[in-house]
Amino acid sequence: MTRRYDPSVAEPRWQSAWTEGDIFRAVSPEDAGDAPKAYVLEMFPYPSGRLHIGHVRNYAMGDVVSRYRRAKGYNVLHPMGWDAFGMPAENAAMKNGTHPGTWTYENIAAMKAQFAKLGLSLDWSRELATCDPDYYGAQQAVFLKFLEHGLVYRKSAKVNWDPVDHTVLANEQVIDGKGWRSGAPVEQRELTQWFFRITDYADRLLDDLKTLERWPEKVRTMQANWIGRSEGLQMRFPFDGDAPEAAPDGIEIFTTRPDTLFGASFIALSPDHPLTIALAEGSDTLTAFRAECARVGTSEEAIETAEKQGFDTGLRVVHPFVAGKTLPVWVANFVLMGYGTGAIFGCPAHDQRDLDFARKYDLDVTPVVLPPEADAAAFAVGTEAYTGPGSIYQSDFLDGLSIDDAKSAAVQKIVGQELGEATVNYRLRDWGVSRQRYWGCPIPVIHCETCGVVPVPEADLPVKLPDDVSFDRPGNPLERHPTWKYVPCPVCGKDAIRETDTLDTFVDSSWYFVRFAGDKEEAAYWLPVDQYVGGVEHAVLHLLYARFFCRAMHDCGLIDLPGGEPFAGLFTQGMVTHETYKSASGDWLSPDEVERRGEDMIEIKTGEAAAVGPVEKMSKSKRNTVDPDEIIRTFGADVARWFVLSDSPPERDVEWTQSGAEGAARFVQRIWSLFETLPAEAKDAAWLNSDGETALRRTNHKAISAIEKAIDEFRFNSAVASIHEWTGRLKKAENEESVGVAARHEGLSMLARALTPFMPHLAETCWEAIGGDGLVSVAPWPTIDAALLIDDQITLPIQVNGKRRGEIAVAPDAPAEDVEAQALAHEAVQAQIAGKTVKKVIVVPKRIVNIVVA
RNA sequence: GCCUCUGUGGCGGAAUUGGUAGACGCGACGGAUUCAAAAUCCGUUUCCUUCGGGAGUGCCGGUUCGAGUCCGGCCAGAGGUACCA
Repeated sequence: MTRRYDPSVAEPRWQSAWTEGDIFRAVSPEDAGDAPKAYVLEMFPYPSGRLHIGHVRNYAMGDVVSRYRRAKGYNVLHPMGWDAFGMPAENAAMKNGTHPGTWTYENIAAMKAQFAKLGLSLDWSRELATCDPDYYGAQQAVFLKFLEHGLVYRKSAKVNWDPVDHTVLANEQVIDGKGWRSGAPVEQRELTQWFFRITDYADRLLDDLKTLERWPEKVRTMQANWIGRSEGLQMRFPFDGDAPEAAPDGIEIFTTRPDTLFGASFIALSPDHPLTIALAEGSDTLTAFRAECARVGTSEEAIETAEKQGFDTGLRVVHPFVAGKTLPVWVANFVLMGYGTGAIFGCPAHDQRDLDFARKYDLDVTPVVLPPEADAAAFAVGTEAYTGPGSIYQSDFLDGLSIDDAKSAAVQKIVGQELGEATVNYRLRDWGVSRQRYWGCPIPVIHCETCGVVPVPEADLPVKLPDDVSFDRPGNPLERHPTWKYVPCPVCGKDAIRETDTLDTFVDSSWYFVRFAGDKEEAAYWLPVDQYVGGVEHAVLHLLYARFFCRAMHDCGLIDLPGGEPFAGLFTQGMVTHETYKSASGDWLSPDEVERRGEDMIEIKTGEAAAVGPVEKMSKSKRNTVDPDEIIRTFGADVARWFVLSDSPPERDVEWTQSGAEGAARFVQRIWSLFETLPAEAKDAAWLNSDGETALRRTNHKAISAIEKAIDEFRFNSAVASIHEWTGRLKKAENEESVGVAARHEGLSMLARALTPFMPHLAETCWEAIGGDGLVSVAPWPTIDAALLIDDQITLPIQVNGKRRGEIAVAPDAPAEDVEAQALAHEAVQAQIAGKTVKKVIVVPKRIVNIVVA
C-alpha cells in the first residue's frame, strides 16, 4: 500500500533545505570558472498586496528556465524585486489614510511571504524596491548624468486637468472625457515638463531590432511601427493674400504622399497648432472649437476615435503646382500636434480620414492615382478612399508616373521652388517623464530665479521624499508641503524651489535589471539579460524605454553594454483567465461562492442558480480571481505551477479551472506512486539487455530529448504532455516482465530531474526516494544516449489523391523506389486505384506517400 | 480609428520547412475493484453514415499532388495606443 505524497509537509521541508543551502545564490564572475552565465529575469511585480495566478504563471515560467539552465551547468542569476512606485499607493492613501510607503512595504512583506511558498529558485540577496532611497537615489544620479549629456530637456506639454479636483489626471482616470472622481469634463493644461530625448535614438532603436533574434516577431513589429520611421516631404504652402502674423511664411506640412499633391483639396491644422492658437485669440467660435477638441482628453485613442470635426478658418493657401488654385485652411480634431508639423494637406481621394472629412464638409475629391486596369474616364471615389497601387493621372507633369517616381518628382519640384525638402519623420515622440505626484522618484533639480535650473549636487543625493505628507485633498502633496521644496540654490545660495514633479514609474523599470546585476564591472559580466519573461502588454512602452535607457546609460559611461540591448531573449506570456459568475440578483460572484451541480452552477449561500458568464481576464471588479494561497493550501505549490504551465501555450491566455487543478493534483500522486513502487535494489540492478528493456530505455531518452526541445522553445505545455505520456509508459512497465528494474530506475532517475524545473518539491521527494545524490535542485540534467533516439522502423501514411488510405512500415532510410512499390502493393490502396491510371507517386522521405490517380 | 496578435472536438489545446488533423490533459460515458463510497485502474469519446464511406481547423475565395499551416478578402475576440503597471 502506497502512502500519499503530502505537499503540505514536503514543500516547507524542501524550501527550508534550499534556503539553508543557499543554493540559488548567483556565483560571482571570478568564481564561476568555465560555466557560461545565464541571467534569467521575470518582469518584477507591482506590490499590489497579493500575488495573483498571473504572477504564478509568469514566475513559474521563469523558474523553469532558471532551474533548467542551472541543471545544464550555467551560472544563473535569477533575482527578484519590487516595482514599488505608482498611483495605487496614493489611491490607497486617499481612501484609507495610510501612508503610501507604509502601504507599499506592508504589501511587499505580504507578497514576499507568498513568494516563499512557491518554491522559486530566486536569489533574494539582490532584492530591491524602487521606492527605497538607495534605488531612487541612484536613479537620480542617472538622471543628472543624462542631463549633463544633453539627453534631458524641458518643454511645454499637455496634461489632463480635472477642473473640480484641481489635479492632473492619468489617461486611465479619464472616463468618457470626464474625471473619474469628480465626473467633471476634463480640460487640457499646458505644463512645463521634463523629457528624455528618446527620438535621438530612433534610428538605432529601429535598426537594432534586427539583431533581436530571440524576441517574438510581433514585438519587434510593434516597436518598429511605434517608432514609425517615414520618409516624406516637409513643405510650406504660402498664403493667398496677406499672411497672418503667426505664420508669415505660410503653413508647414509634412506628407508621405507628395505624389498626390494634385489631389489636395484642403489644409488641416491641429487644434494645438500655433497658428490655430493665434487665430483663436480673435475668435470665440474657434476658441469654443478648441475647447470642444480638448474635451476628449489627451490619449491618442480618444482623439482618433472621436467623430471628425472641422473648423474653417477662412484662410486660403496657394497650390504650389497649379497657378491660381487655392486651398482652404481648416482646423481638424484628428490632426495631432505631436506628429510631423501639426499640419497636413488633405487628399480625400487617397486617404480615408481625409475623405470622411471632405464628405462631411463638402470639400473637393479629386482622384490622382489610377488603379491598374482602371478606366480613367470611369474611375471615381465614393465613400472609400483608394490607397492601393496605380499610376498618377490628372496631375500635369506627374501624369503616367508610378507612385514612387511621382513622389521623387514632386519632391524635386518642391525643392526647386524652395518650398520644402525631403525629410524623415518619426511617429515616436520624446519621452515625457514629469509626473505631478508624490509616490515617485523626485526629480533632482532646483529652480533658482537667478541661476535657472540647477542640478542637485551629487553629494546631496538622494533627494528623499518627505514622510509627513497628507492625502486628504487632491493634488501633489510635495507641492503643498510646508518646507520640503524650499531650499537654498546650490550655486548662489539664494532662496530657491525644489522641483516637485516626480519621475514616470517607467523610468524605475527601465534599469532595475542593471541594478540587480551589481556594480559596473559585475554588470558587464551579467548583462544583457539572457531570458526576460513578462506580459505582452509591455511590448512597446516598457521594453522600448529599457532599450533606450541602456543605450543612454552606456553612452554616459554608466554601464558597459556596447550593443545597448538589455534583453537578448524575450518571451511574452499570456494572461490567466477564469469564468465569471453572476447571482440571480445580478451581482458578481467569486468562484468559491458557487459550485457545479450537474449541468448547473449554484450559488452556495442561497441555493439559487448562478449565471455562468464569459471567460475573462481575472479582475477584482468581476470577482473572478483565484487566490494562489488558497490553491497552495489545498493542492500545494507544485500543482499550481504545473497547472499554469500545462494546457495552454505559454504565449496564450490560460483559463484557470478547478477541475484542471484537481487533475494536476491527481497527476502528482500518480508520479509519486511510480517512485514508491520501485524496489530499493533498483539503484544497483544489472541491465537485462532484453527487447523490453531497450524499448523502455528508448522511451526514457526520447522523452528527455522532447522535454529539452520543448523547454528550449518555450513550449512548456508540450513538455508537460511529454511527461504525461512518459509516466504512462513507466506505469505500464511496472507490470511488464521483460522490463527489468534497472531500466525503470533509469527512467525514474531521469524523470525526477526532468520534473525539477516544473514541480521542484515533488522532484526532491522522488529523488530522495530512489536514493539520488544530494538535492535534485542542484543535480545535473540527464545525459541522452543518442543511439537510443533512433528507430529501426517508422510508419508512413499512404494517400491517394490527398486522402489517407493506409499506412506501411518501412526502415527510416528505405530507398524511395522500395517505399513506392510497397505503397502501391497496399491492399486498401489497390482498391482505390483499381481501374485508374497512376499519374504520379510522391514519396516524401520519413513523411508521407501520395499517389495521384486520374 | 491605428498597430499587433488570436480563432481547431463538449472544454484547454497538439500537429518540424506545407505532409496521418484532434497528441496530451479536463469533462462525459462504460467497465474493474468495493458491502457501498472515495481513491485507483482499464476502455470509449470530432460530426454524419445505408458501415462502403463522407464532411471537417471562424467565413468566402485562391495556390498546390497535398493547406490548420501559404496568398487575397471578410467576421469575431484580445493586447497596446505614449500619465495603469
